[in-house]
Amino acid sequence: MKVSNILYICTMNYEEAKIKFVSTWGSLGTLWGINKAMAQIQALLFVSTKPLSMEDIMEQLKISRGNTSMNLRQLMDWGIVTKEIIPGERKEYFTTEKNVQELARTIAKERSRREIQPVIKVLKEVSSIKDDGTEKTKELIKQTKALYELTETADDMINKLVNHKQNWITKSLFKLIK
Amino acid sequence: MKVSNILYICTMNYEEAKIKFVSTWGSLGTLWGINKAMAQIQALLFVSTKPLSMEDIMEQLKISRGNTSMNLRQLMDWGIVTKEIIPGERKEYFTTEKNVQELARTIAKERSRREIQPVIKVLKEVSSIKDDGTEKTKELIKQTKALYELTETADDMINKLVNHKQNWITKSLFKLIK
DNA sequence: ATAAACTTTCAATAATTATTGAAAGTTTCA
DNA sequence: TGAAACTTTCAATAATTATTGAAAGTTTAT
Repeated sequence: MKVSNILYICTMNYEEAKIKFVSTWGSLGTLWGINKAMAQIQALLFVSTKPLSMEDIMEQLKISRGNTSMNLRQLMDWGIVTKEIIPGERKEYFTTEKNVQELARTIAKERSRREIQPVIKVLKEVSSIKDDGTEKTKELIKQTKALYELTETADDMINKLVNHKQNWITKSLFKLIK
Repeated sequence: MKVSNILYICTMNYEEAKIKFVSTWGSLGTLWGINKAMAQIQALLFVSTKPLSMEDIMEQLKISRGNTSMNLRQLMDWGIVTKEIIPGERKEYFTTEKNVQELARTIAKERSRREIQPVIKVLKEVSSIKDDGTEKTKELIKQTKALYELTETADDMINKLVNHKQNWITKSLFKLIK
């Protein structure tokens, strides 16, 4: 690590740190097929001490009203952001799940449902074609079946890990696996 | 499931099944931040009984020479595709890792290195800012620290699962977790 | 050394995906 | 009821990302 970086870290203040966190989370999202604004809105809510209005979000992230509205809806569809009604206020306010374990659980469940399950379905279909005895058909069946099994097992595993309500960040569980 | 789909599945032949597999794997790639051509090339090699040349890949996927070349290089950078030299042949031939466990291991390791580690670094930096006593700073530190711990643990866990050379698709491991 | 058989590179272009902003829609309050 | 305060929608546009294809580069064989 360069000395300049170390100095920078040591002098990072609240605003800088927050911006760094939100923007990094945003690019991570992009890398994982989640759009930047969506990831940034979630990040912003995640470190906010109180619910934020659409105005707040628009202003802090410098994004349009439409963009904010659409991405908040998506986050609500994913089940990780909720509307908060503040008595006496006309505006809508938003919060995200603050518990990282719960957050991970929800995301894993949704991704499984939206992305993994459809693939598992196709793998099952493809691996179930009639074996006509040719080498290439045998290979297709064999390989897609292996992929099917791996995908299903990995999916099950992630869901089990993540559904394990009790703190799954435990040394004991590690020991069993390692 | 609609009746028409059932009929389709039942009558899927080798070519149809292969196309369905390759294109599904391609869209899955897109969804996960991997480009379509790259995912499709890997899928094609994965079910092929013999190494394929650039011509073969171009023809089967209907993509350009440049695209094929660039994506093959990326797959080689990821370590999941290798050049095969066939004696007496001038052309280069390519194969992918055929063992799903090994494939998963390599992908997990690379994704961790490329994507998870940099995020862990930022989370560590941000969660290490000086606590100035304000509520918002305390929240930023608390939440990014929680995310840091979760991310690191999840990353460790995946690597351990996946590095577990012995068949990690075992009923016994499941029992321990569930 | 050179020509044929290949592969790589990269600027141009196409395709896809995200974002804007204003009009339309909704809710609340007087 | 109506108008103010808000949110949603969506066609247009911008930004990003993938793809092409031809020129440049490389390797091999004679």
